[in-house]
Amino acid sequence: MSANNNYKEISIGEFNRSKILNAAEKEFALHGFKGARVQQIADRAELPKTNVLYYFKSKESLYLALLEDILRLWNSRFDEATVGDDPAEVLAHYIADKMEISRCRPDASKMFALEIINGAPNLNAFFKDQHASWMAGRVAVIKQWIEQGKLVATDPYYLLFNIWATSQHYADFSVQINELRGKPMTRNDFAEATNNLVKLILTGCGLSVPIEFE
Amino acid sequence: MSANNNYKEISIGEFNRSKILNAAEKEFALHGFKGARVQQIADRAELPKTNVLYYFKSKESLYLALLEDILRLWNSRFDEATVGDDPAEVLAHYIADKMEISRCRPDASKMFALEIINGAPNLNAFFKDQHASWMAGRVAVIKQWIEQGKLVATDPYYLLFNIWATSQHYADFSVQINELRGKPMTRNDFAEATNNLVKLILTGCGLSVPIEFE
DNA sequence: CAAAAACCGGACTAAATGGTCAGGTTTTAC
DNA sequence: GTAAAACCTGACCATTTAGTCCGGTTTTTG
Repeated sequence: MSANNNYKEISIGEFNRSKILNAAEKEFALHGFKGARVQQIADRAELPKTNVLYYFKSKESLYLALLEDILRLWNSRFDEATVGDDPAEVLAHYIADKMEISRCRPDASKMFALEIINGAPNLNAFFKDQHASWMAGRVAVIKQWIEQGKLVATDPYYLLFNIWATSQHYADFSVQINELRGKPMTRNDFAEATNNLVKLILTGCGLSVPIEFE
Repeated sequence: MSANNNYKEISIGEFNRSKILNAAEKEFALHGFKGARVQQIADRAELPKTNVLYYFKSKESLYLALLEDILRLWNSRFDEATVGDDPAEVLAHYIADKMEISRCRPDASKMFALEIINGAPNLNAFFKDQHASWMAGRVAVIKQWIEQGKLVATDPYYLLFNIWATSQHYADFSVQINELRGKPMTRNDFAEATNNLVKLILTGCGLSVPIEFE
């Protein structure tokens, strides 16, 4: 087997590393950093524990590798929005992006939630600064929208918090949601919940809902 | 000292039990069941570890005692609302009640969140049934409101999920919120956030906001 | 094909952890 | 005042845990 065959070449190392990352995401999402067990990560990855520690030198470095991956998920089109854009379009797509993460990467969302609930001990100063300046930029744009009368006066912080809260809830609290609904959320249910949420937030902000979310 | 003095009589046992429960709530809220350490609970309560295990026979029984307490917090006036009530009033107060819990009992909220994220392994069938039937009742009332035209057509499940998500977010994600706002939420900030949230949700449902939340 | 690099995994270790025990002191009840 | 009940805690134990070690096998590279 060499590089020029039909299937994407993937080394044993890459393959195992990815099995470990997947297993670890699940375990950390269930039990948090302190509660997760290396042995259980190994079991879930179907590898001996020593092998996990061969690829990642410690439980902590495995956790940090995952966390870094997850933070990249947060990027979205909203990052580059400016006052010239249509707030209804931008916010609707931002909400939809967030819902899509909850649907496709619920464990990533849960892991992040646990990290925050834990007091964010592994989010370093660099990330916090970056996050804070992202926030400042987004808040500024929202304020400009309000000044231009494109948006009803509302606190930009609370608006963003509410968007995060509702969209992430579908991942973090999926167990409760499924229990109460009596059935798991399908792709269609997610589409419905997304439209519902877009409508709630946009209407709540005095915006009209883009047709694609009706 | 006897029962007839000025200060409320409280036995050593009651006093220590409560110190332990407070300390444990904090630790479980930070690290979840598996991640929390009995020694750290003891340290936080300023008692030797053996003393903690004197009052609660195991880490698990301490956890369960707390969880039971916390589930009682969920009771609210909304539980008894009927189709005859005004949805705007009822929902606004329900949201305000939830926000009040996030302000006063953030660790209880976090502990519950961790339990759910963990897959709710300690919520027994009895509680789940009770919760499901509460939900069914509330969904029915909301549907009646919609039928009577008191409320715009919306999915009652998603509506409740959104209320929980947003209100609990202020407790569960307080670390992120404080980091981004640059300062902790004061009582006044909570009042503001509550009014903001009531406005968002009620407006989103086509209801007008009761004056007390303006 | 040969050497180097990458990979594998059983046996082990040191530390941490939940929990027990037993002998004490303090508080309560009569 | 005294006996019972409640409370306290240092010493200890069995188990679990993250992480190491090291002799092997497999894969890659030239």
